[in-house]
Amino acid sequence: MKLSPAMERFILQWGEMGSRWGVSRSVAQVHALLYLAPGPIHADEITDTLSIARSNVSMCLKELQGWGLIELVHVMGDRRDHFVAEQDAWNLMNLIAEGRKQREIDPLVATLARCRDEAADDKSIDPGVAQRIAAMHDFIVSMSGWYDQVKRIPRPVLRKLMAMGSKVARFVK
Amino acid sequence: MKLSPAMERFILQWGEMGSRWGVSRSVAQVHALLYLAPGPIHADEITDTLSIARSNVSMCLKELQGWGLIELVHVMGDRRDHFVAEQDAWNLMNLIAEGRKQREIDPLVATLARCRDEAADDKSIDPGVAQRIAAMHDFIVSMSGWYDQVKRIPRPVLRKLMAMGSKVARFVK
DNA sequence: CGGTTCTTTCAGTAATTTCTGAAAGAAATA
DNA sequence: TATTTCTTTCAGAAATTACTGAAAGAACCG
Repeated sequence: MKLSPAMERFILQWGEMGSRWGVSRSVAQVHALLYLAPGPIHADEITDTLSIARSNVSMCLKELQGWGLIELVHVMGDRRDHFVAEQDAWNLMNLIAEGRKQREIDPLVATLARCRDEAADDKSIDPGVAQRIAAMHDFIVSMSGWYDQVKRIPRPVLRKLMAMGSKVARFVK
Repeated sequence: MKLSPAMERFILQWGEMGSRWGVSRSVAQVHALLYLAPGPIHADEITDTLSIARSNVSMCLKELQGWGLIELVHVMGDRRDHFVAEQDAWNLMNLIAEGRKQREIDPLVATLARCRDEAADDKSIDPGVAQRIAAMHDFIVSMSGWYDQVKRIPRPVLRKLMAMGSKVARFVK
């Protein structure tokens, strides 16, 4: 695919962003390309467009499928696998948030709970230390629970709540 | 400092978490140690406790100061610099969010705006592509603006709002 | 079935990031 | 001012992560 300057800049920036957040640059670039692409594209086209190895494209596609960010589709009369990306930014964010929560936050919470329990049992530990471990655990559990609640709010309602910004504070006294 | 098993586990896990989110493992470990520490500690103590090079500790401390996560303090009768970490998890999250917004989100938005304008001027670009670039830009601007609003809500109010979870949706009709 | 097309795996290489140790710098002390 | 103590810098080493190319695997086709 021929990339216009705007598309190229978008893809490079998306790759850069990914690598700052712990996602490999090429995974993020493949994702950006699929997000922008006007229709389903196949692996060889990604290889040519981004100048990365075919095998690497295969790995990136697999990872993106694992996150639910892209979907494998078939194009009539073409035997090759094609891919399309989730086009809605809000869904995109949810998928990423959900994935990171499951892969990173949930195990973190489990370990923190274990630390907290170990600290509680350990007579030699400073009480303040035990208290801080518990505080961090509780904070993350509370953020995590809040997210679980919020993600169930219907999209239009959420949009309105967001548009209210800090005005939601009015409803608390 | 002698680390109890709970502290050690906490620090290792924190380091692991950091490295998954684009923060170097030792920066995150130093932060965890300072978060747990019952009082101000100096660089040599960090070196000994975490078994990393003195010079590396110096770099990590500098970075953490840059994020506002730790503070340099002095201990009476000791010429060495000592450090303490922000102890409140909520403040911690704000500092991280603020830092990442400034360093990563704001430049991202600037680039996306540029892509959007380039795409708008480019006659040869697919209209759908231009539209998706704009949509992503707008989404991130809107999330970012929401964050700017929310961070101004007083802590106790925010706590109540969070405790309400999805019940905040009631206020929208 | 043999041939063709497309996809995946994986060992090795390349690139990047992180960390170290030596040396210089800075600040206090005598 | 010389000496000691503490901190920082930075070039290179080490470790980690990402990527490639060759080969195997899978699916289809005639």
